[in-house]
Amino acid sequence: MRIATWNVNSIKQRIENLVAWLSERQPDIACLQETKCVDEAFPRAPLEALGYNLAIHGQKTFNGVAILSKYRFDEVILGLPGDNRDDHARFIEAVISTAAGGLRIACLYLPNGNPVNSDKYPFKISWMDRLIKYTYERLKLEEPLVLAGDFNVIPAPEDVYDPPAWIEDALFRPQTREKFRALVNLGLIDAVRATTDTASLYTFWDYQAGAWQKNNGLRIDHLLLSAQAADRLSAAGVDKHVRSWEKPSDHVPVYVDLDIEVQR
DNA sequence: ATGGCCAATATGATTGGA
Repeated sequence: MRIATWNVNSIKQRIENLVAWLSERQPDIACLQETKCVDEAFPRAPLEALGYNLAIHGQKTFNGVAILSKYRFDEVILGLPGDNRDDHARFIEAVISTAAGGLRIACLYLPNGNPVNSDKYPFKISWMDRLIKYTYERLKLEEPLVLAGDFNVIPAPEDVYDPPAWIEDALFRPQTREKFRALVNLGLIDAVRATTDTASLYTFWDYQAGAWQKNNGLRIDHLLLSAQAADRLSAAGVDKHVRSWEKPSDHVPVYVDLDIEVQR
């Protein structure tokens, strides 16, 4: 079972690259963020042609998340609980039946939070608090759980090309990393970090200032696994080469392989 | 963290992104 996450930065602009990458990497489940597309306009056909079921939660202009799955969804839940005033399409959750019981996938697009002196930063922090509470509740189920997405969090200095330059940024400032640690410390494993200690495994390079050419990247897209999922972790990786394709997203896909059989 | 971008909107300018 291969599970991947990719912030595509517009599903309409990225559909050709997405189809090419799905054909190449062959994920069973792919979590997408920043689809920037209302559900009625989502390009379903080319993805269904590859054999994927779709769970989508979009909105006009911004945000938008989706889960593609080769397996049938038992359940799909839209939105992160905890704030009725939050109308951003940033969270979608799906359950799939496996031989080991329910496999739960949460696809998330955590708020950026910049600039930090605006109301965007408290929104990010409260969103992280809600994610912590959600995860705390879900972990009680003691099932394989994967939190997959664009967390907009640089977990550690080795995950950014120039740590001092980023210390005040919403993605890296101490309070942000503290919240991320609180999340992970509930009992989650960072799949990429569990399989390698290589620095500079970036998942994002800004379109600006020649960031890609200079390898000025960030590691902000993550797959966090519950113990029941981590016990079955066999591999993790970052598809860096996708950033060099024509018309790239500024993020690249990240994936994990779990030894989980699915009931057809 | 900026020299340099990209996407969405009815836009020829602004907002959001990271």
